[in-house]
Amino acid sequence: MKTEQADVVPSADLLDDLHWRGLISQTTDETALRKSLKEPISLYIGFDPTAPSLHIGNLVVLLVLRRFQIAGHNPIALVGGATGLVGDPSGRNEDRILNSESTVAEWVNKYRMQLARYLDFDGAINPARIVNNLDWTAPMSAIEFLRDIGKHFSVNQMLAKDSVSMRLEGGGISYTEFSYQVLQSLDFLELYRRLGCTLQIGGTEQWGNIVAGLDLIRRVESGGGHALTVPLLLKSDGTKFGKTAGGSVWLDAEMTSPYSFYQYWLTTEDKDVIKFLKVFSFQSHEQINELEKLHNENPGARTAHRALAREITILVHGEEICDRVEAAARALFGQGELGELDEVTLASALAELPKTHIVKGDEIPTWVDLLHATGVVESKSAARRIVKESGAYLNNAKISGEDFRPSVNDFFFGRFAILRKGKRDLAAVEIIKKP
RNA sequence: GGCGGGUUGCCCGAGCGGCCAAUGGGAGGGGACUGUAAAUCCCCCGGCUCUGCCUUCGAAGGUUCAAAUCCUUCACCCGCCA
Repeated sequence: MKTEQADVVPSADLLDDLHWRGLISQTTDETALRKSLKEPISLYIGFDPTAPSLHIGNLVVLLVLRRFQIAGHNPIALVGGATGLVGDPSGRNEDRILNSESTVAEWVNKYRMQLARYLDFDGAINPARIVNNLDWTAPMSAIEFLRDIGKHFSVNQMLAKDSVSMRLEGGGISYTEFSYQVLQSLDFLELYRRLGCTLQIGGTEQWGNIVAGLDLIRRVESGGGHALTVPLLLKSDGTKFGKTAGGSVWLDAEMTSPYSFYQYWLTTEDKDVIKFLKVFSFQSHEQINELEKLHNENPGARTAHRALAREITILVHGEEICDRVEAAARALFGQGELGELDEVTLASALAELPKTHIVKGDEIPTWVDLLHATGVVESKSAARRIVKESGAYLNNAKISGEDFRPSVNDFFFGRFAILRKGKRDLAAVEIIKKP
């Protein structure tokens, strides 16, 4: 993805900007870091493949990397093909279940593709790079590892790390995960040697690992570098950001539909919306301040929410998809009658929803069976409960009776019907011709 | 290696032979009020072909008319001792 050159701000402002956005938790010697940022530096963030897709929690740090690139620095996104096989103990109270090598390799590829979207690889001055730590870890023998790298680590210090000591007090730690900090340190050292990388960024829980890397660089290369951690983003109710009942909000459209993705941002609590804009948006301070003003004047208009949802959805899924998803939301949540929508508009709005289909001429199943078929509820019992609790709608009209069955007339253009569960959970039913 | 304690539904955590699909809290869901927000109040929360049936209380066996509850073995966790 190309970044507009017009967006480039002088690097001297970068740290101030990050502070303003609430994106700095801790740094090593900020004065020195500020000074070094006057010249372009190389910096990296690592992403261990722990799932088939990145999620919006990963996006927080990833966008910090992007901000550094826009400011003229050289970003390196590291995919943990090696570290993902070992498992980071940080912030966990028990050992991870090891994934197979083939699974991790597959996830590495998916991560690469996704990461590429948020960085600029074409710029002549500071193109981004994506690296995989398996490239320098796999060829290394156990003896080399122990003699050349292990020798520089003091077990005493390793034990003192939060990520380890918490485990010693709790459920214990395997030698595998205990070694994780050594691998991550090796990464920093390698990138320092190969690409002159002098800054590593990560979540707060990465502090120990990053600092261990700095120690290693100092010992082996007598070099210096910096660490910067980004705070864990919390919602105002204290819960982790980016989780829904169904799990994480993924960047992969197959795992979290663009419609759900947009809705996640749109339904952000009022208290959090400005905070999230600061973290995720690339708009200027003035623009965000203006949105804050509008929001405070008339929260019901949800101007800030819409701006947030739109910007992030465009960033992740592109403008075209965002337009479609917005149009769908407008049509489905609008005040107008569903029956007034033309067929094309309705069809494209419904395309964004979870759906099921029935064959023309077949008996139409009950509302309960239809809803269950769309996957919006986990079981038919749950669907029945919704009807009983009067949260069931067909085409935005409340229905009752567990055995309620839509009729052919309920289908717009003889094709579409809309199921709704509660206030905002929509699903579509389409009648299709016999195959 | 020895002794003791534990393993319960999405999570925490009661139950300790029948009244148990299993108390309570959290999370989650529905309703009312709103703005596809929050707070608040009410309700729900294993599944199904639903006045009944089926599957759950670490795993596998066993005792019993009847087990999450008793017995045996196994696995994992946590203490104390060596």
